Amino acid sequence: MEINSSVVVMRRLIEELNCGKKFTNELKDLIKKHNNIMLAEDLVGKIMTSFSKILSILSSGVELHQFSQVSPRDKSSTSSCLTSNYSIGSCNTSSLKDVNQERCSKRRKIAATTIKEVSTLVDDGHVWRKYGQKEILNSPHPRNYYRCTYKFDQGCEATKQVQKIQENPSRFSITYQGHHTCKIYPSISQILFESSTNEDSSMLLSFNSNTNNYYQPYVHSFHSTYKQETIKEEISSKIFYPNVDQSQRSSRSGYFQPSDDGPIRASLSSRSFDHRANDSSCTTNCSLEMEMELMVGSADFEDLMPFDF
DNA sequence: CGAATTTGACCGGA
DNA sequence: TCCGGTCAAATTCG
Repeated sequence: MEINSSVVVMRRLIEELNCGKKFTNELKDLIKKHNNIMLAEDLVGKIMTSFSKILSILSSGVELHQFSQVSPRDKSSTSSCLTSNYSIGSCNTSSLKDVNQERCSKRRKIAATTIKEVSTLVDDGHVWRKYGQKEILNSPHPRNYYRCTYKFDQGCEATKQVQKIQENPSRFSITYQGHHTCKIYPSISQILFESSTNEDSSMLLSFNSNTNNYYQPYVHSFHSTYKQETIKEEISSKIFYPNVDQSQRSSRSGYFQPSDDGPIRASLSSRSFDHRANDSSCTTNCSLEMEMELMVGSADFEDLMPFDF
């Protein structure tokens, strides 16, 4: 098959898979509205995970084909688009004349690359193992190399490189390479992180009160099921605790909706009534929307608490 | 004592 | 031959 047409086929495959992903998400919403079918939701979560993996593999494949069409003299200009301003090594500009040879190379294969700039190094939801540190030419700061802890257990090929930014040593440049294929429960910071890169990922947070006025959040998204304990610790106590008397609250719900460019939109709806008056007619509904900067990496939720009814 | 990190060696592309 | 990504033995940590 001609390389050009294979690229087209790849792109169509990716497009179709994205559609399937969207439809599955819609199906999940439908199930949620009509029945509380936990098993079905779990299944849908698995389907979505599979889609994500397939897309990841196919994306890498398209990149390989695209590179193989580039003449040597064009290589530098093409690769610069993918590697951004930060030098992340020569892997992306490496010759791909022999894919089999590349597979055996110690140099990294071409993979999806994401570069983030953060002010503090905090948990990004994955478990990393440091495997190297190198002094980089013309840079005062060494570069640290991390791989996914589950590389050997589960064959997860995700890696990241962390380096202080020369112009601003208080900040770090983090280069993520490859996608996680390991099966772990991501933390909420990872949920937020992935929201910035998946255009169709939206999540719904539901807060159901029990008799103790304790709100049990539950996250629905194509990422399957998250540890509710994590959600409780990382979101419920920090973001969705408006500055009101808890006795006046009966139920709340909220969602995050990533936008195309930058800030994610968070919405909180609250239905409250006054227990002391014991009068259901006093029930009020209020809702608000807010926009907040996605604080990738730093995830300082204290700064994301503008709720004040 | 097992897991994680450190660090010099090794490897391959440019 | 240089540079940077990875390996793996040694060391440290919990």
